[in-house]
This record gives sequence, C-alpha cells and structure tokens, in this order.
Amino acid sequence: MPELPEVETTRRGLIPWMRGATIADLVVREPRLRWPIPADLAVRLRGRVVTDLTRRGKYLIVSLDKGALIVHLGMSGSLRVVGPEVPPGPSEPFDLVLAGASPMAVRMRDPRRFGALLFSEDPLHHPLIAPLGPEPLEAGFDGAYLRARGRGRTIAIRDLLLNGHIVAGIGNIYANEALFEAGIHPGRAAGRISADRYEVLAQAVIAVLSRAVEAGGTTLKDFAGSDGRPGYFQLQLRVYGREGRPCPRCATPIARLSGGGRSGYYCLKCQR
DNA sequence: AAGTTGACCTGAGGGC
DNA sequence: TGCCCTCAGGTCAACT
Repeated sequence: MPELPEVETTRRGLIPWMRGATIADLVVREPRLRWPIPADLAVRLRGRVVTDLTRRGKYLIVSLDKGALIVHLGMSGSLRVVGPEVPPGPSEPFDLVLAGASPMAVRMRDPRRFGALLFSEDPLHHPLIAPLGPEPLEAGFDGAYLRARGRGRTIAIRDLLLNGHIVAGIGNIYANEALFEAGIHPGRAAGRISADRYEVLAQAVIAVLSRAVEAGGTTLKDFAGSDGRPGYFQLQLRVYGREGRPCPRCATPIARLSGGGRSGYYCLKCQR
C-alpha cells in the first residue's frame, strides 16, 4: 500500500492528535513485525511528549522530548485514530495510547507484518534512514540528479526510481505513473536516457506525487487515512493496474511487464 | 560494483 | 462451496 503520498496523508491526519501529546502507554499485541518491536519500548515511552511528526521517504518519524519513534507501514500497514473503547481486531499489532482529557490511541493495522516500529536516539542517522536519497518533493531532486545516478547503468529506469537510496518514497504505483507521464518505457536502461528526458521524468515524478498527496493517496484495496477514509488517487491512475484498458493518450491497450519481481504497466506506443 | 533473486507474511481473487 | 495457485502498495540480504 503505502508509498510517499499515503505516508504523507497519514502524517497530516495524525499531526493534530499527536503533536504535543503525552504518551500514556504502548500496547503491543504482536511484536513480530519486519523487525521485532523492542521489548522495553513501552517502558521507554511512557510519559514522553511528542514534539513533532515528520516523514522521510516512506518512514514516519515521531520525535519525542527524548529520542524518536520510527514507523514504517510496509506493504499493508495503516495507522488510525481510535477511541479507547474500540476493540482491536486481528492484524492490529499495537496501540500508541495518548493521554489527555479524552484519551485516544493511534492504532496500527498491518496484516502482512512487513511494517516496523523502532526507537532511535538520533533517527536521521539511523541505518534505515541515513542512506535514503533526496526527497522528491524538495530541493535536491531534479533531472540532473537522476541522470547522474543513472549514468552508465543498465538497470531498468523503473527499478532506479524504486530504489529508495536513489530517491526516497517512490513505489511501484507512482514509478509506473510517472514513467507514463514522461513517455519513457519502464524497462529502458537508466544509462540510455537523455538529459532532456531525465528532466521531463523528474518533473513527472514531482507532478504525480503532488497530485496524489492532494488526493489523499491511493486506495487500491485497504489503505485508509488516520480518520479511516480512503484516498482517491486511484481514480486518476492512467496505467497502473490497467492492463488491457485503453491508453488515455492513444487508446492502445495498456501492456503489462511481467517476469522478475513486481509488474510494470505501460503503453507500448507512447512509452519508449 | 551492479544486477538479480529470494525471503519475510497474510489475504484476496481467479480458475477448476 | 471449496481448494489451490498466483499475486499484492516494501526492501533487505544473499547470491552471481
């Protein structure tokens, strides 16, 4: 599920609830996520104050008066605000309980358990965060940067975009959508794309991600924002998941790139 | 070094 | 209806 726009949607929804709040407790029902939730985490968190909620790529960083939580939603994760009376369902590994006049909890749902909840004294230097590439919606990301990273390489351009150490936050949906918008074939070797086309691609990445953030992310199956409402960007998808349907530009049926990992969708006429 | 594949999990959907 | 197979929004580790 969650790529940059979905994580950003979650972050924006949680800010009013979390910023300035005191953590009353962490209730762990299932510690076996991508990495185990540290056993002593609840003890460390009780009484801590949330000073800020930020995002780096697909990671949420909950800054505390001492240290920070690092949250990743994996493939199937979401965070929702619930009242204390709402009983937890299956696949809901933890609640972060916040104190206040009307106490509430931030509840994680993660059926596939590819998500993570970790603690760090210095999150920006954490081994998962430090190697991330630039944020695509901030300065430092442009065509020249992408071209420099792709220079001389035979890797498919889609896989370059999916590598968080090259650029942070892009997943399979938005990589495919941006490549369509830029008219570039997802399998094209990264080293065989002109400077001009790299500039078009970088702008397409920025445009697609910005529109998706505005729409509240993409809900294909089960993504929900912190208020439980879905995103709406799936209505604007032009190629992802649309094999056989007409290309919005030329009406040629959308093709699917199979073989080797995750699938790619593209128009074989518009994208070279 | 760069590229490719497997691994980690659950649940949904299609075919028979 | 039910079983089995395939696939899914991520990404690290271990191979070639």
